[in-house]
Amino acid sequence: MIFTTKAEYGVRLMVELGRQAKAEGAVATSLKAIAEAEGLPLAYLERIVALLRKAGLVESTRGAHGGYRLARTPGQITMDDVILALEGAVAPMNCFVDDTDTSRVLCSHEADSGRGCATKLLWMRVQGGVMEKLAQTTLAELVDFSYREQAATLPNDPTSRKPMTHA
Amino acid sequence: MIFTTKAEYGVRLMVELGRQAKAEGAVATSLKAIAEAEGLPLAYLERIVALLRKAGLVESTRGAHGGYRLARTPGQITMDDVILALEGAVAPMNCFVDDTDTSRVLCSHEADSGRGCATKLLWMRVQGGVMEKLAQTTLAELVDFSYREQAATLPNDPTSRKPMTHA
DNA sequence: GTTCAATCCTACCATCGCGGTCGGAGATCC
DNA sequence: GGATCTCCGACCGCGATGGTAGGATTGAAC
Repeated sequence: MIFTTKAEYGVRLMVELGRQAKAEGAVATSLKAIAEAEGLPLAYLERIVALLRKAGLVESTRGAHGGYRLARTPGQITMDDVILALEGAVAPMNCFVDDTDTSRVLCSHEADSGRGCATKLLWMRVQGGVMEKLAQTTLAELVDFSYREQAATLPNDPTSRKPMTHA
Repeated sequence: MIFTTKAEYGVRLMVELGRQAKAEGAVATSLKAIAEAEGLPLAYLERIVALLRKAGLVESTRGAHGGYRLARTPGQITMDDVILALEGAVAPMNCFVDDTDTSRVLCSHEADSGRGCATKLLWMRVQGGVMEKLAQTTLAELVDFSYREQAATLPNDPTSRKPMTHA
């Protein structure tokens, strides 16, 4: 598994905020509303949104009628920033700590075995592939995609579609 | 973390077999020798190599002087096969089970919330990026890379290399 | 100014997969 | 027969993940 549910829930939360941004301008959306709409645990979402706020991706207003809104427009938010805020560095492997100061990727096994880390090349390529895709994808794309998905699945699926009118 | 140590150890094991293939022709290499050379636990390697054998990537001969060798030449082995054998399907997310029979990627949250899975687009792109890089990389490249790394890290001390004594 | 709704923050906890071990049974060569 | 070596299944500690509990703080509405 590449990502944990932190990424899943966090991205989903960002998409929801992106929807709200388009719909209601500058009004803040409460976490409770998002949690109910997406069927996610509120308390857990609180911790996740804190990561996004610290990264400057969302802004918050406290108190009654408070909530969260995007700090930038969805088109200006790329997913590498989002994932980085949520998951920390995206590394293919534990030993793959990219040391920014030394700019050397060193593997713990490198010291043990006499030979260099044979897998380093592969992990670097994979990581590059992931980061590339993340950087290419904007939140706006995901928001649009969520509308299209909704339109595509709703009409032809009368069986299991629950309306989001919980509570 | 994208991959577990199964992938790390497994790839490393394949590289080692690739080295031996170039060096000694058709002689089988014992796991013990590889475990010692790479500083990896033998018992754990046994379970890992079993995955590679079941996938038809390595062949084994039992009994004394037995061991493992590559089923194909390093140039014919791409890393997507290797990783697939080791880790199972490379999925970005738990809910991302690509149903081969329905060929539909469905997310458990999709049923709950009225809307489609907003993150599906992102995960598909990321997975595509990973698989692309894996498929582009051959074992031969990693073997070559390991030689270059070895030469780079130990320029003037070829004797410190732990010889792979066949015990 | 009380109340209520919301963000914020810290601590806590259970489950589960990962990494690793152990013991033993079957091959095979000397 | 003994020495290796592959094979297989069971077992296990640990840490991260996912989730919960409780409360402090802020601010709008009444």
